[in-house]
Amino acid sequence: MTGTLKKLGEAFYDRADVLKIARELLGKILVTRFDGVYTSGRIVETEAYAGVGDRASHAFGGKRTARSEAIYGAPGEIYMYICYGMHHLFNVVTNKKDIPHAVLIRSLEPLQGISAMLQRTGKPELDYTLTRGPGNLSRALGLNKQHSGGSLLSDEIYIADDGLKYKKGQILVTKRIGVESAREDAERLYRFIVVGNPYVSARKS
DNA sequence: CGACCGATCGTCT
DNA sequence: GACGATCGGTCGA
Repeated sequence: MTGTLKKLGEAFYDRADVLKIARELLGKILVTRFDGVYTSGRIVETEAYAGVGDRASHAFGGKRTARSEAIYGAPGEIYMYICYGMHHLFNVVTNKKDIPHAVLIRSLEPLQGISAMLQRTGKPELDYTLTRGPGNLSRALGLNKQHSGGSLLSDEIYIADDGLKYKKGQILVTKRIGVESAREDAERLYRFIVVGNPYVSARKS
């Protein structure tokens, strides 16, 4: 911890520039507290999903389905869905309600509650796979699709700022992962990573 | 290291 | 009936 934890408020999420938000989320701390079990990690990898014009987004073309309804929620809400039948991916909803912007949190550096994370994931000891990758971090923090539609302004799940800021040279911008079918939008530089951090998912741009 | 592959199932066509 | 905003393992160079 660098300083006092300060929970991000609605104003952080209620902004139109989803790329800026995705970048600013690097270094922030994602916290969950379920049944008194406190787990947290520092965000080191994010991806922006830029709404109805973004072929990689579940909201492309204004499509609304039962699964993706939460991506249209109010700023500071949570959009989670199951990927490949087994992984629960965690997204932060940004911009006004009904404007379906979202930031996928792809990797964390574990901070607190590591023993609880090991228990949830069934891993024997702390290593880079504990919270690297969107499926892995959700399991470690106890997040699942039940939390879709929930709020990051709550005390159960929230994102906090402890004052840490990465300098420009510490942040690398790349293409997003796993969105090849999004045609020209697959080329967009919407992924933000902390350079050299071992918890960033290991793939090239 | 890169390429590939199987697991696994909810969601949408 | 097909397809993923993944993961961890294997195989070959």
